[in-house]
Amino acid sequence: MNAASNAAPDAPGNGRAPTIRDVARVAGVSASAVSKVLRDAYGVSDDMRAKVTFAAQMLGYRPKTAARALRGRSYSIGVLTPGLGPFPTQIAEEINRHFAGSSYRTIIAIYGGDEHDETEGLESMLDRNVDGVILITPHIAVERLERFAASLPMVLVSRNGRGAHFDSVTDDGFAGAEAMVGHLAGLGHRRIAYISQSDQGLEPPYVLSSASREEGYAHAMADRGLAPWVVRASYSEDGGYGAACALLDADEPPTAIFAGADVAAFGVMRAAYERHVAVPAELSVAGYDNVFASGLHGVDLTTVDQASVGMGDIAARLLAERLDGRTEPKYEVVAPKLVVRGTSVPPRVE
Amino acid sequence: MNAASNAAPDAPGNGRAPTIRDVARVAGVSASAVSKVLRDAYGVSDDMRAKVTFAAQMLGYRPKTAARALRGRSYSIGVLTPGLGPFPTQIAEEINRHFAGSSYRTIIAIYGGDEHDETEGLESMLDRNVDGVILITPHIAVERLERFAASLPMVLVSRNGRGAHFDSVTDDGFAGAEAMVGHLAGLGHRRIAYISQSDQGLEPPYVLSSASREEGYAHAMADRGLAPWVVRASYSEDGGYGAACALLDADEPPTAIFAGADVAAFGVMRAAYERHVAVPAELSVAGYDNVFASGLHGVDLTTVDQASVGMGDIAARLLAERLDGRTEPKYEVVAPKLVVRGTSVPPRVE
DNA sequence: GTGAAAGCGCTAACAC
DNA sequence: GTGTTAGCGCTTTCAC
Repeated sequence: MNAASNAAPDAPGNGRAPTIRDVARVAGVSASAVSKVLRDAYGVSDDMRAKVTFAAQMLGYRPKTAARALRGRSYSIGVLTPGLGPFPTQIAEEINRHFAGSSYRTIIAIYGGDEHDETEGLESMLDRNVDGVILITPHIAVERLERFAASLPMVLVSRNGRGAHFDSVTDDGFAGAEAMVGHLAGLGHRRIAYISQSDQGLEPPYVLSSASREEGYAHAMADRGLAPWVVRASYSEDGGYGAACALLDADEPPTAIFAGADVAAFGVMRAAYERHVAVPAELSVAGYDNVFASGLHGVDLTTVDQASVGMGDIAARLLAERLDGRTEPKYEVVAPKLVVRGTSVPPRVE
Repeated sequence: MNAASNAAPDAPGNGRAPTIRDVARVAGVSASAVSKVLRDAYGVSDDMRAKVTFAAQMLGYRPKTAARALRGRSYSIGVLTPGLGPFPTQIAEEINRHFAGSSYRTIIAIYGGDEHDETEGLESMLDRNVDGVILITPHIAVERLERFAASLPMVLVSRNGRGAHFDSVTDDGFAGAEAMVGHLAGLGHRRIAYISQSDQGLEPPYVLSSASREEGYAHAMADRGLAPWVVRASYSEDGGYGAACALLDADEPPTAIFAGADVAAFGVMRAAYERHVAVPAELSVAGYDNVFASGLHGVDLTTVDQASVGMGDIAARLLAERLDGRTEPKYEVVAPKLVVRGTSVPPRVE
């Protein structure tokens, strides 16, 4: 038989799950002693530890999180994400991996898109007594975040601006977009359009990293004496498709389209294909995020990589530090890097 | 100002969060009365309901899940997934959407790959008192699943075999693979290789849907008098790449490669590209799952669609029924459908 | 170093 | 219909 060896026996024995009192009875000690051993609290003899550990093992005892949470910690950390797209998914997996070996468990909840929904998500994590929370691309106003963070360890991912009570980790969207414009302009493009997400209504400097990309684009264009050309769309395949259609129908269409997210760039490519505009010969396309699909042969999208630098690892480390008692805020900015692939080439001479 | 309107006021007032007793005091009633109103329990007057609702609203009261869980339900349902790949992600999002309007909250935990790790994940959900659990492609032995399911509403996704205490929803992997072989053979292919995942060690009929794909392939090949040609690899881009390399190095390489997962098919395409084997002219490629990237222009992979039929919705509905008291097991099998795209064409005449 | 007692916030009997 | 009481399983003073 190939049954996996596992410490706790399968059978709960009688009916209900064993409690700390059952362990205490078997070990011949008090319940509070068991509690102390289980939490590595100070002041237990080696003998006591051995007896309790043995009894717990024998009974297949597992502490109830709900009961612990009522007095102490829940040993759960919450990850809030607006969805399970490629970027948040990578972050979440890194966080999960980081805490996997610890006594904390990671629970992921999907909430977002707007402040109201995300606030509900955050409160629902609080209801569940999480010991800390990591928010991916949060749209919540900074004052409200500060209020929550005052009593709950919190780390933000992909949002700019230094917090008083929370930590942040974000990529330098401004620099990433600048680098892409530099690349495209260096190839000789002058009509470089940018597809941006609709305004999030967040007050500077606490904008999402994706918003600072637009600033980087505008700045880089102005630097080179080029006219910025921004069109707004949601960051989805359809959003990119619609924006590209509008762009390509212009009298003088752009020679390069830079989408603020890879997934929107995919829509751009579909629009170009349908209109018989050859990519990259007639139109260069670039994205941002370097999602898995972008690297696929056949897609081969020029983009900016922010995820692979391990923002999830950093976020997890920051939260772990807070769980250990740190209270001064930290703000970490990681450098994105340009990934030049096949969809960007010099424009055709006109 | 554009602050979102939200029911509960922001400020907790004084220090700690309001409890049911605070609400009771403000409303001028007893704590148990408040509890009843909050849970829509039987036997409360309209007047009482109004007073309590008002007081709760005013105080921004939110029930503590930990405390509720200690006595009754936790209003949390757990989703266990081996990772956040395209398929489980879609399932999880559907489940999340399904419960979003209810009083239940969905929490996702990543565990898996082997029985030991997944069992730990399942127990950790139990520790957290979830009211029900949905397991995506679980590798846990059926006896153990039954034992857990005896006291916890449980739904399995993508695993074959009817349970006594749990529900299942799975696609008909056998039929899906058969259909693909039919398509490929219909085009004229005779040397059709199949890339399968390593054996999971699960006892029939309780195998993962992906395992029944291999049976479907073998059956369909035999039906047509063709020799099955199976190579094992992990379902990843690298796994598919390695398997394809071995296949393409054969004296008489296959004219079509059918990978049991799209992501492996991507690796096949990379291997073909590196060896200057033209797809589809010299090699047809097919996958299974119809993930987002497969539909991208530039990838255009022929595949089998199982996810879009809403297995997540079905799983959520099944769990909701159990939460409402159903105990007879249900087993739902959804029909996969062939998606013919650009990577499959007739073989070159030899 | 160890145990007894109180209580976290809520729900579930049971009286009234 | 409403309030009182007890207690879920654990942690935490505080005696000893």
